[in-house]
Amino acid sequence: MATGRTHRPATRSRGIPEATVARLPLYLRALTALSERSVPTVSSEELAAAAGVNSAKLRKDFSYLGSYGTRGVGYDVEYLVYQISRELGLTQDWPVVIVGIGNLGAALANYGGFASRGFRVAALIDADPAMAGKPVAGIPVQHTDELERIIEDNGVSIGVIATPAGAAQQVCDRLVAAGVTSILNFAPTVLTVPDGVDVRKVDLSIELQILAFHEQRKAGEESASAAAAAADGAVPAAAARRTPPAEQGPDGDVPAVMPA
Amino acid sequence: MATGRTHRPATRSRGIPEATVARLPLYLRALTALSERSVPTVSSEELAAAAGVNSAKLRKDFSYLGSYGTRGVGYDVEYLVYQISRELGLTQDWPVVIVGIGNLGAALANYGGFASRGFRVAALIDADPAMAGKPVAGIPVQHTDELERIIEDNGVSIGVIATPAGAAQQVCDRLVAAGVTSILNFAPTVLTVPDGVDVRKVDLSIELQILAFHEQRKAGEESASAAAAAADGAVPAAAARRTPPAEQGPDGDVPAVMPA
DNA sequence: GTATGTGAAGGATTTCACAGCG
DNA sequence: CGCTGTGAAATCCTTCACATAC
Repeated sequence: MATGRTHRPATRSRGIPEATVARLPLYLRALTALSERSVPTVSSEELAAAAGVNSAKLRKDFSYLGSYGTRGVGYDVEYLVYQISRELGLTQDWPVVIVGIGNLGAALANYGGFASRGFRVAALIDADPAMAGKPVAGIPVQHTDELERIIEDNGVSIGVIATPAGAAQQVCDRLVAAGVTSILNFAPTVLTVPDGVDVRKVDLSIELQILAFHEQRKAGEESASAAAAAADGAVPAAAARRTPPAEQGPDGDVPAVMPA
Repeated sequence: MATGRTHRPATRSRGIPEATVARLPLYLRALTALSERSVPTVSSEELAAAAGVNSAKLRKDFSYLGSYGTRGVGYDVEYLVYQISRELGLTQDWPVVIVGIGNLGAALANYGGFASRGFRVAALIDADPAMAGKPVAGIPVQHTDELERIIEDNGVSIGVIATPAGAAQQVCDRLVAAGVTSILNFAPTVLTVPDGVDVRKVDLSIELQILAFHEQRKAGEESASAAAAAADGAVPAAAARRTPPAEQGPDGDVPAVMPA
């Protein structure tokens, strides 16, 4: 069943590598902070430190966008903010719907990062009739029955799924059928979508499990290098040495955003 | 300041590549579902479909764990569940604390994925004195003052930060000083941590921005290939063709989990 | 002099394709 | 004969190191 299809390059988008795209938001955030402090220019070194990456990577990333820096000086903060925003498509306004207004959905609705730039919560949708009309984050919750109408009326192309796992695929199908082409999935399920629809997922338990793997490895090394310290129930001693920012979690993302 | 340090290989953990580690939880989830349906064995093809990856990748991933399959037959579901659980360190119990019990923190506390396997919410911590004692998800919230004591008493090595961005670094510092060596950060900030501490981050606005990038690109291609359709405010028409599972969001993670 | 921009080198990850075992 | 396990090829990503421009 089509596993060994010729398979398009999938990654790389009009020249900009996926790994770079995944870091642009980080740079943008650091730049926005600088902009608010009225800092006029930054060097790759400084900006890289603020974003938690190394400077060579940052320069390479920016080189895909064009030559926006000045040699011997650095980058103009405002100009870069604009260029990255434009590249990410944040100069336009993206209406998003959140489906599933439980604790998580409510948290997402209240999250300030939406309004920050480019995104607007167009509607909150929940299957529970008792929730209908109740305002969350100042927006009245609407019933799932309205889903298709809401999508179309608002021209929504990005949907956030925060439902229980069992409902996610069904919600996803309806979103896609109504015209949504990008989905952010918080439900712990693999979603099946048509060609041309992007899915990204955020999954607490996966992240925890990855941490547990490394945590276990640390414990193992401890008793290996330090010649079997206190046996099992040992409380890991806090390390002491400080170190500069350094890379972090799911940056170095190679998401394959599945243009399937 | 020390960006160009010699820098250890960073990735690859005792032979298992980071990219593989990031997928093990996906396989585990798919296998658990099969186990619950009492399916005795699966082929790499079937399991790959369920996990949303391709079968060659899955086989390669499993090859790092050892030879747990049977040629001509497939993999024993129960056995694989056990092996992956063990590899991920889920056969032991990891107490975690959640700091910042707002909407998001409450959502995380209520999330069933914790109890599922290996993780246990040892404590909920919040800076608001008014929250102290109030039960969330059946667990009483404790005040930040208690943080160090809680970490030590419970031997907590994994902390979840769900505070506002402004408080995250400070909370992080205290967690680390108290002995936490793995942090899952939901606050939109880059955390600075000492050597030996792992940080992973989950960031809604970054995910949305990545989706927006691809969404914008789709719109551009539309008017490029389909010879300039309706100009700007065009509501994207829903695609039609169905396709099999296919890769998804932040799987193909290359997280660099910063053993810094 | 200083910091960007970038070929080239070096790693890591994915995919191929098939040998080899049940 | 079917499906796993894996060298080898192909890709993608990161890092180096320096020419280049201000």
